[in-house]
Order: sequence, then structure tokens, then C-alpha cells
Amino acid sequence: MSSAYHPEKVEREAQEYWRGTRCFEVAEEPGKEKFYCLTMFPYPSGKLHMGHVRVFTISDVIARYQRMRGKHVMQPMGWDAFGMPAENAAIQRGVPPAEWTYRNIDDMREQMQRLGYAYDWAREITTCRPEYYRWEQWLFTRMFRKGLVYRKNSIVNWDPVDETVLANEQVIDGRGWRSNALVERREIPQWFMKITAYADELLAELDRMPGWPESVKTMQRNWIGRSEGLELGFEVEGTNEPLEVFTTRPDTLMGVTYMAVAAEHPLAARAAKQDPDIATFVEECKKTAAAEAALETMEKKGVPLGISATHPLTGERVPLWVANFVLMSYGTGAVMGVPGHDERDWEFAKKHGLPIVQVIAPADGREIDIQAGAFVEHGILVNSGEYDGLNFEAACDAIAAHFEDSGRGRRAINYRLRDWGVSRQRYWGAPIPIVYCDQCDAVPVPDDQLPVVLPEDVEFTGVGSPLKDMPEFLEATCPECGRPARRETDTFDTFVESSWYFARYACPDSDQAMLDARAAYWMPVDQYTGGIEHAILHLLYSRFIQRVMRDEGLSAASEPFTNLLTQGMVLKDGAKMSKAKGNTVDPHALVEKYGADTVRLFMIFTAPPEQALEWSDDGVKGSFRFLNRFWTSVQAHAESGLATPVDPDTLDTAQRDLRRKTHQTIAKISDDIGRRYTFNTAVAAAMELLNSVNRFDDSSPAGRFVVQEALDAIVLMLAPIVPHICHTLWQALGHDSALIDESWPSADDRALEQELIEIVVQVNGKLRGRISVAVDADDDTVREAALADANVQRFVADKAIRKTIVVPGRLVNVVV
RNA sequence: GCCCGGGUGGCGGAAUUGGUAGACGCUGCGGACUUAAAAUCCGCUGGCCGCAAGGCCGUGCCGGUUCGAGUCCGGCCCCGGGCACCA
Repeated sequence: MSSAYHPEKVEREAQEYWRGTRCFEVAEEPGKEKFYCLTMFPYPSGKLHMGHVRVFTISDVIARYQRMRGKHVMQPMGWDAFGMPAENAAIQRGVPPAEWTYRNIDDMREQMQRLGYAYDWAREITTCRPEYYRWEQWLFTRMFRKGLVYRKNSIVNWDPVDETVLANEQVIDGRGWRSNALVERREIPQWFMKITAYADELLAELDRMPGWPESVKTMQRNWIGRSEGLELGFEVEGTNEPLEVFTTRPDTLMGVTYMAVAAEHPLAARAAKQDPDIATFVEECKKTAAAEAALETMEKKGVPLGISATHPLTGERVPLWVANFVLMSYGTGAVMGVPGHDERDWEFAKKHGLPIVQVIAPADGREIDIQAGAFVEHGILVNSGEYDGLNFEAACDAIAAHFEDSGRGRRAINYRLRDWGVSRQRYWGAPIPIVYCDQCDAVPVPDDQLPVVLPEDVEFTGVGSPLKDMPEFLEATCPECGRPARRETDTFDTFVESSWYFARYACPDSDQAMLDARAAYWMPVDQYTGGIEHAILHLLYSRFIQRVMRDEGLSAASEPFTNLLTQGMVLKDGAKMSKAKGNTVDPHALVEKYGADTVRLFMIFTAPPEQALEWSDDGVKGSFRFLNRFWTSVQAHAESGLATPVDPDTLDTAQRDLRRKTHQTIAKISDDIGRRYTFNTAVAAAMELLNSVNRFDDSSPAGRFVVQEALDAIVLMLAPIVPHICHTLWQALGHDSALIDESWPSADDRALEQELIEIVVQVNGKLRGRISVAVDADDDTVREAALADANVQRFVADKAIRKTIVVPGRLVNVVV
């Protein structure tokens, strides 16, 4: 064995061993406790970036740790291969999206393998392959039959120059990114999945998911946004249909002074035909991007429609407006304006000179000026006729009862969550399995005609989908009546692929069913790791589709992911690493220079997984230096002859101290990795133990025994993080077995025992001294020892002691 | 605008249940080794005062609770993530 650390050699040998023994390829073993460890699969964008390396390393540490804990671990990897970047690359380079994607996959797979992740590559999934997406097409047709998918008009960003639909990302300051034309909102028919049918279950189950971060659960709760309220109709002049609105504040109903509808609302369209000013405003409203953030931050504007609605309680007429902040896609596309008790309504009323009426007074009786600002808290009703004096609950009940009795309204539960629009007017995605027939309308493609294969050999221009120009794709026969029909050219949102891939890893080769019995063994995922940016969309869609699969009898699990770890971004100079900012660091170059273990160690040591990680070239060097010290320490110990076991009872104080440190470190790192997921502090503890070993100078048999025990423990505990160097060092320490088959060490309680402990002494909460006392000393003994300390005496002196607080094993605080 | 996070030395971070602020690492400075450099090893490294012992200040800002607050509560400021067609 050479004495210097050569990572490329060490890493090649370890990886050859793992490949030769196929130790990460696993099959179902019903007797064993399984552990399914999954990372959010990457989009094959070209090369691995540091964000990938970080999340893969975090997940790999967990997988390897659980394996050492005796679990039967499955860790797969695959490719979220459909998406816009392939189309953009195709336009820029003239390469078909498929070719570009497959080439990237090959490059990235090779880079991943160089990093030594414990993946079962036999399960690799590529979502743009027909053998994968045929099953989501199949599930879509099942959902069609159950009424869980439907078609309706919805709004997209329309680039009037390129005549194409733009993603929100492609709209910059309200303009198309290529044409620079002002983007318009346009309505087109699109397919929707009825996630709202599962809203209650998706919400309720969050309370029974202890393995998810509270922040993510809160975000999902707020996103689903369940609210209880009243649905009621306002009669509008010139129409027979009442204008339906939903409110969570029926108690403020008497304060309604206007109504507002969305620009796309039929009442606005009707008024626009009569009045050119309204038409101009409605057109202007449509010239904004569809993203909610854009709508919510723009100036609140509106114009009166010149018609009025009748207040359902007072019979008074309130004016009807069209306003740019009312969204057609939320609820009914209409809202009632209560400026006295809603901030946004208040501002709108002030701006347009609409009346502001106070109908709620503070419960504590204080005076408020409603003209100076909205009062949004719950309170007591005033100016509300027969409802005066009621509190929030009583008023809501009374008013709801009134509407229910008269049949003009009803108590209702409303969700902020909207159904999932899955249609994309793009080429590089999974075809939506529908054919359109003049006689039979939209007909799902029958099972025996699936998959609907996306042609990969295309000329891609970026203007419209090439599928529209391909008769061999477009032309179909109606499955119901046999007449000529036309195939759907829209493709699925790529979130459809990523909403079920986790289950498919259990049986990637199943060609008879979407999932088979193997999924029952592996699902749910025990540990899911990925970016916090997916806290809502991807994770909520996955929870939805998992339930659809459950209800289809494909999987018993309701929740796909038992434990969730959301890792932070990789930053450099305070900003996210990105090509656009030009602050990327190529992982490949670093692996070439320092080896995979150094890169893995840096990723793990520099920050806790959930936090953003600030890149540092010097930090990488520091990790490399540590591995060199580690290597040298183990080799030096091994070269001078390995130790033989010694009876721990015969150790002297220094030997016992090192042994205690070893076992304290085992306890700490087990807790850090197994419970706390603070891998950075686990590494710090291992470094501390190695520092203790290097300071320890005792070549007696007993001394060599405690050193060997410490080094064995460090190698075992760093194995999940830096598996290659540990593989080699384990052999150097004289073990015949392969490290990959070793178990996690356990702390020996007897080694942890100690006689004296240090206690901190405070006077009035300020640190004034430290004392050493017997570990089992009682409070009085500790208090006396504390007061006897010379520096403590200086501060206590002749002052009266008011009380003394003794925190056993920690501190004494003397209050004078 | 709305929802969710975060803010601690020169830097990354530690402090796990309200109990020693700054573990571990980086940088910097000083020293050893070397013809020299690199590498390695040793020491110091929050600010201020002090010969020292030790003291005072200090966890984004303002206020509160407590014997004791980085940690809990109220109000602000700044930074990041998400907002339904980036993935």
C-alpha cells in the first residue's frame, strides 16, 4: 500500500468492487425491512451542476447509513426527460429534442457514476421513452372514464407575433422573450385533472405526516386554502341569472357598496359591446401575463359597467364594476366589495370614490375611523338592522340561515386549490391520448392502441408543434364509430411524469401493467430528498396521483413519501449558481482535481442539508486536507502494526478519556445522521475525534488498542459520506470483510461513564467560574462548591443571596 | 401583493428541550521544517480595556417575558423560495 493518498486510484478500486459485486442491485426480500431512498430525479439539462451533486450526496449518505443499520435499501435514479429546454436547444442548435436529451443523459450518467452513488442502475427510468409514458396515458384514460379529467377553456399567455403559447418563464416584463411583443391572455380549450376531488383528503392527511417539515405542510395547507363561507346570488339588472359570489365574511354583508367581476366575465363582455370605454378597459386587462404574481402586484384598476346589482338583504342598488384584480379562474369570477372591512376593497373604494360603510365595530368598544382604514378583525355588527349586536359566529349563522331559508344562498366550503391544467401546446412531451371525432367528440385512445408514440425524428422550428404538420401522427380513426378522426396534438405537463415515477422504480420493466406486485413491497418511499422549490406543485401533484393509483387498485399507499428532506440551494457570491449569472462551478473538474470523496465531503460538511450552501474554493481544499490527514493517520497507525484487544478495565486515565471520546462520538454521530439529519455536525464530530487521536501519544498495547478502536469507528461512521477512502482504509486497518457489508457501530455505555464533570457558575446570569464536581454530587454540594469559587466570591462578596438555581449537570446561577 | 423560510466573528457554520455564544473548518498572522517554494506540523485569531488575573460589549433593528434569551412573545427591516406553463 502506498503511503500517499491518491483519490483517483482509491475511488476506481472501490467502484470496481461495488460494480463487481453488484451490491446496490436489490430485489424484493419480504423478510427484510426495506428502505426506499429517493432523490428528486434530474432534468437532463446537459451537465451535472453543484445543486445535483448536493442533493444526490445527501440522499446517498442516508441510503448508505440505512444499509449499515441493516435495512434492505433501494436507491434508484432516472431522468425527468421531457421539457422546454430540449425544445430551446433544438431551436438554437438544430438538433432534435430527443437526440439532445439522450446525449445529455449519457453524459450525466457518467458523471454521476464517477461520484460513487449507491444506485441500483438496473432500475433506471427515462420518462420520454414510450414504455414509460404509455402508462400515464393509460391512467389518463382511466381517469377520463371516472370523470376525473375534463376539458374546459382556460387562459394562456399568447405571443401575437410568434403566434405561440408562452410559459410564464418566457414572459419578461409582460413581453414575449423572443418577439418582445406585448403578451396577451387568450382562452383555449385544455384538459384538466380533478385534483379538487381530493382536496379534503390531501388537506386532512397533512396532520398525519410527522415525517414532513412543518413549513412544507403549512405551505400545502395554505395552497389548498379550505375556507367556509356563504355562497349567494345578487340579482343584476338586465339579466335573469343571479351573480354568484362566495364570501368568508357573511357578517359584513350589510357593508357591500359595490360588486366587481373579472375582465373575462360574461357581464363584462356584454357591457363592453355597449360601451367602447369598457371594451378598451377589458382589452387592456387581457394584455397582461397570466401569472398570479404579475396580477397581484399591478395597480388595481377598474371601470363601472353602468349597471347595478340588488343587495339581497336591503334591496338597495350597488354599482357593478369590472376590475383587473378579480380572477376568472378563482371561484365565480365575481366578488362583493366591502370596503369597510377588507384592505383591498377599501383601497379600491377610496380611489374610485365608492362609499365606505362601517358594519363591524371592535368587540372591546374602542372607537375606529372607517374612513382612515379598513377594520378587518372580527367584531360586533352595527348598521346592520336586525343583525346589530351579533358577534362573528352568530351573525354568520343568522345570515346563512336567512339565505338558506329563502333559497337564495347556501353555506359552502370553498378551496383556493384549482384543478390541474395538464395540456401543453408543445412538442416535447407525452402525447395526450385523445382523438377528436366530429360525431363522438373527444374519445380516449383504447388500451390496445397505447402508447400514442411521440415521433422523435422531427424538424423542430419552435413555431407551433411539428405534430400539427405530420399527417401520420395527426390522422386517426375514431375508436367508437370508426370514422376518420384527428389526434390531440397537445402534450402533458411534465409534472405528470414526475407525479408517479417514484412508484414505477419498483417495477420499471413491467409491460403488462402500470405497477405490479413489486410496488406493494417498495412503496411508499421512506426517504424523499429534493429542493424546497418543489414544496407545493410537484409534491402536491404526486400526492394526488398516488391516490388516483390507489383508487385504481395499483398501490395500497395513500401517501407517496413518508419522510421528506428539502435541501437548500448551492450559492456562489450570495446568488444561486446559474449559467445566466456565470457563477457556476463544474463538478466534473473538481472531481478530476480532488476526487469524488472531497467533493462529497465539502457538500456535506459546509452546511446543514436544509440550508443554502455558500460555495468556497478554499473550503474544498480544506475538505481535501482533512482526507489527507485522515489517510495519513490511519496508514501511520497500520504501518506500525495493528493493535490487539485489551481489557477496558485495565486502561489508564488518558486511555479511558480517548475511549470515552470515541464512544461519545459514536453516540453523537448516530444521532446526527439517524435522527437530526445534521450531517455537517457529524463530520465535525469525526474531525474532533481524529484530532484527539492525533494528539494522543501512547504506543503501549493499551494505547494502540484505544487508537485502533477510534480509527475503526471514524472509518465506519464516515463511510456513508466518503465511501471510497473508507473502503480502502478499512482494509488498511486489518479487516478482511468489505466495508460495504459492515454494520454501524454502537456506543458502549460503560465507556461513557465518568467520575467528574464541569459545572458552570453564574452570578446574576453572568458566567463567573467553572467548578469540577463528582458526577453524582447532590444540589447542596454543588451549590457549596460554586460559592467557594474565588471569582464567584468576588461578585457575591457581602451582597445578600436572593436565590440559587442549580441545573443538575450544567450550571449554578447565584442571584444577589 | 399573498404564503413559507432565513439573518450569529474576516468567511462557511456550531450552540439538539430557555442554561458556558463562536464547536468544527476556512482565511489571515506568527513560528518550525526547507537552499527556496509547495506540502506538512505547531501557536494565535469576535470587538474594546488590562502586565496579568480578569472585566465590559456582542447573535439584523426596537420593545417584552424570565434567575437566565441566538433560542420564547409583540412590532419592524433586509435577504431567499413559491405563486398553478422553468423544472
